[in-house]
Amino acid sequence: MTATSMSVNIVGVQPIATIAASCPPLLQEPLAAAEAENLAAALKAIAEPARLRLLSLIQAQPSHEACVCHLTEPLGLSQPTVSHHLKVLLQAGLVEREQRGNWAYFSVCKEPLAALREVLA
Amino acid sequence: MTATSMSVNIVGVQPIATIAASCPPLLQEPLAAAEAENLAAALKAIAEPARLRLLSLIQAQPSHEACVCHLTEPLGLSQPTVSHHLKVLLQAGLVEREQRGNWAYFSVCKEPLAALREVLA
DNA sequence: CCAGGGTATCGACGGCAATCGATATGGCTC
DNA sequence: GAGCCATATCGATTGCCGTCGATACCCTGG
Repeated sequence: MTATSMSVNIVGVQPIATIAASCPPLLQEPLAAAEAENLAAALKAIAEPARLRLLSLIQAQPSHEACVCHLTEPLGLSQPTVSHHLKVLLQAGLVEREQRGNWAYFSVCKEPLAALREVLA
Repeated sequence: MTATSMSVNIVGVQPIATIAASCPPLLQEPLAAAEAENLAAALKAIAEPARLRLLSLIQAQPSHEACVCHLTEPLGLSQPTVSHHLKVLLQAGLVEREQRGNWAYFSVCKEPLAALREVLA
């Protein structure tokens, strides 16, 4: 794999917790241009129907975790598409990934969501 | 076709407060497809650097309001672009518009932001 | 009225992102 | 090692959105 093809899609993706921690509450003081871009990138990670449903579906499991094969059918999306969205959520720090055998189990991280809530204050 | 697909297209301009009120907290129960689309549309309204800065800049004014001509220069964007973003925020219910003479004064609505925060719980 | 300034809309362009099929990668079982 | 299953990546396509210049709209003052 070449570094170029990898880095293209990763541009602008930082863990949400980091971004939110570096931003003042939205209505407290004017956002700088760089802060606004980071915060917007963080919000874009969840501003997508499939990713919202992924977070919701994973958390709704009895064990609060799910593997890809359990998520494609309820979402009505192909396996590559689900994998793509999970990668975006993973890079944003919104989910954790744990490999167990052939299966990759994803679980929701609640802290970044709480951080985002605070920035919207 | 018909009113159904029409109303779907209008979903994107639905006030955030309405959308958030019709959604359960994200991690409480699985989001239906329609709920996820509505919520994503609401989040997209603020998942944009220029619009975040607009909210922040307007609120930062001493009178908590600003007209377009005061916003183009600090944002470094053209007047049509600023007007476009303000329209998006207006349709999302995130700002109010009051015409006074030649000038249109915009102010931030805090309730929709609070509603969004709750849905992220 | 008419002129001028503030704001909104239009049309076009460019870039990004969501989606899929095909395929590669990784890990288990026999 | 061979075959298989779950997942990740690749390449291509498509639709959406942010941006701008040009222009239309609206209000006020003369």
